[in-house]
Amino acid sequence: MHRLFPSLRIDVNSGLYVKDPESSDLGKRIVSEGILLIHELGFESFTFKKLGLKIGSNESSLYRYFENKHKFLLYLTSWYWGWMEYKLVFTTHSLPDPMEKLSTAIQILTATTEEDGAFTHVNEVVLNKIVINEFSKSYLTKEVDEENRNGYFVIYKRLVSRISEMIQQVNPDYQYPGALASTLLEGALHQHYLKEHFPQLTECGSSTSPAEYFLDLIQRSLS
Amino acid sequence: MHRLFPSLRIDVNSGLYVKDPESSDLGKRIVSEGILLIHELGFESFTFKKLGLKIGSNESSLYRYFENKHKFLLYLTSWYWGWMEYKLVFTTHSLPDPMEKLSTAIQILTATTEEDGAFTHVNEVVLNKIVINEFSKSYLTKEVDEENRNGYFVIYKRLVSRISEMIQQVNPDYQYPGALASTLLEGALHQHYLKEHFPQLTECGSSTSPAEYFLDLIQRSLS
DNA sequence: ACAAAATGATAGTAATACTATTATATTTGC
DNA sequence: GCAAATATAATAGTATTACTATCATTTTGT
Repeated sequence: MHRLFPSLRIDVNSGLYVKDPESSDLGKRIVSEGILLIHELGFESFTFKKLGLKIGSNESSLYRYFENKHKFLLYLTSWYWGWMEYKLVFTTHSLPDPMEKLSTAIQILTATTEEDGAFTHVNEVVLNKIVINEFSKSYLTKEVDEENRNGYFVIYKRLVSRISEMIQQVNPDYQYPGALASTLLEGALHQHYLKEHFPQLTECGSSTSPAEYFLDLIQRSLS
Repeated sequence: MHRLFPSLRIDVNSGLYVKDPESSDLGKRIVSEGILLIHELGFESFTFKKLGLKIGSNESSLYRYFENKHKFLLYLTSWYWGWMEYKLVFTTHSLPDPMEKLSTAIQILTATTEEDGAFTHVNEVVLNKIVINEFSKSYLTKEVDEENRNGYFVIYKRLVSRISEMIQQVNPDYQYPGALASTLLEGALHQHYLKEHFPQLTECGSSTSPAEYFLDLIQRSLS
């Protein structure tokens, strides 16, 4: 996929960074190594000091790119959803049949991320794992309403809207397209988490994928 | 409901506390006021020092009841799910029709909590709000597998199993009873969160409840 | 070559998340 | 009713976190 748009850039809300990390080598290293370190330590134990140490840079330098680790997480997850949106729009754009379009969308959104490499400094496979483990923490905060007003969640919201619209195209009479779309996005992350840590709670696992479950669920809901 | 079993006790895993908070006045105050303070400050800003101040007790005394605030959260959420399980089993026990049983279960699990007062020192309405906002943080950690092995999530898992079995009773051919049950429990919390903070992402709101959406979703899925 | 910008080094602060110790209440068992 | 046991309070102390501020050094663009 990366050969098609070599200069593609995902437009994350500029309030999420102090200085654009795409604008320098250090910024890119913060992002790429930050992804790996959050994955390794978990978000709670992750600190800028540790990241500075890992990339051989000074803690104070990292603060010139991101105000704090919460905004860093918002940046990474926004980037992830922007990347998903790009894949979704690109792949489904030319599909004429609404159900085929929606099915393709579900597959993209619920699949385990494979190597992509469109953005050399971002390891999308690890980023996907971070999103599964940490995305909820980015909005389950006391500051959510203000941050929402600041536009920090626009990409995610737009993505839910897109799915919602696809659902309406398939069945204009269905009463809960938004609820179903939001259940799909959030539920997909949840099923991936369960298959890793609570396998007894779901059929999703080695032989059945979250994609199959959600495809079935949505087909039944809209028929 | 509280008049039926005045001496009912919810059996939370004893590894979650150092000293049983039900065993003393101070313990009960830690729980009751702790619920209010977490709701007020959010889990990130909540500390034992602040709670000690609020209840006029010493920080060090709180540590004699709970190792840390993470275990305190696990205790509170376990208690909540135990309470939900009790309501669920009690209410659905005598229902002979599987679909009626499941529908009743869905209503209990997705409803907004109203005053109960079965347990005088626990404000279940506020606790329900805490669960919506903070439950995910209790398991989205690096320690989840060990804590799962310790049995800290048994009540929640048993609850998912119960729903899963109800689903199987309604439609034995349905392939994803566990996935659907876990989607329901987690999705219900999520829809409640969305209607509060991201109302544009869901139809659930003042005129439509999460209960209606999930009842419809599950009926469609199992027919 | 020079100024400006970026980065690094160091230091400092208030708060967090505890642990340890000792003192004072309170309860209970006889 | 009193001593012993238990519970709670008070105080102090530690390492870490999450920053901010200042100044030095390196890199860069023209």
